[in-house]
Amino acid sequence: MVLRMRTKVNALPGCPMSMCMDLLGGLWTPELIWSLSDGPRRFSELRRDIPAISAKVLTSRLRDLEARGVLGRSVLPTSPPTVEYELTSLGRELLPAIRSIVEVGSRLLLRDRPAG
Amino acid sequence: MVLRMRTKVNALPGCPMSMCMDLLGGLWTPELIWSLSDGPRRFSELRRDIPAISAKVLTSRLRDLEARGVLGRSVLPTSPPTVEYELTSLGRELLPAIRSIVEVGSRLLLRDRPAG
DNA sequence: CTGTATCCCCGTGGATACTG
DNA sequence: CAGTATCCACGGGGATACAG
Repeated sequence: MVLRMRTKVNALPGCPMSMCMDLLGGLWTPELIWSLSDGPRRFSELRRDIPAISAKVLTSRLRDLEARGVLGRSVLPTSPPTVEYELTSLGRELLPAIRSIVEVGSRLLLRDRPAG
Repeated sequence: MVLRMRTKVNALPGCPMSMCMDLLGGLWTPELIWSLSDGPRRFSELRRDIPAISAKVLTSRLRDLEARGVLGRSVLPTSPPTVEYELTSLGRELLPAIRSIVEVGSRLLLRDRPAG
């Protein structure tokens, strides 16, 4: 049921396209950022948003995007621990690109199934 | 000198995002489509546009995108053979997403180097 | 709940040599 | 010019088990 498509994107370093694709290019990265666009979300919520993602990859993406300044991580002093992730202003700058991708995809869906 | 960044993108099948990312997600795919946005280009021109791409991968992308209806291939009856690739209407529908990616990337570049 | 550590698979791309 | 064929290495991701 899970589509295991593997793709890779690349771009010349220092050019506009790679600036953006370097941030969006990881497995599940666009979905992850998209899930955070509505506001802060917790680890387990993200897993539910994207059921096909493994804990390992989710952690990996989260750490990576945090290191790149795309999202912030805050640990709430509860028991058991609660961790919230939310987009930074840098992360929010990526949303127009993702939105455009979704829009184009929607148009392609209509194209494929004009009557469906 | 060549950046060998490897990334993978994924998306749930049948959703708008994957409709678009399935088409953009391959290594060098956005650059390739972007190179074709100005008009038809030949194999060797594409290699010059994207020096870091290998012939194998370029061929692979070209065949794949042709099969998906993103671009068309025409062999001109010259000697030696001339082959031209150009975006189809489907391929042109992807351009807004790529343009948005480039715009966001440009903004990120300015953000990183506000003074140049 | 929020992760980390380990092992292993295998897809994907590079290099090289060759072809019509 | 425009590819194809072959071999190989790499490294990312899945599964599983474990931890604070």
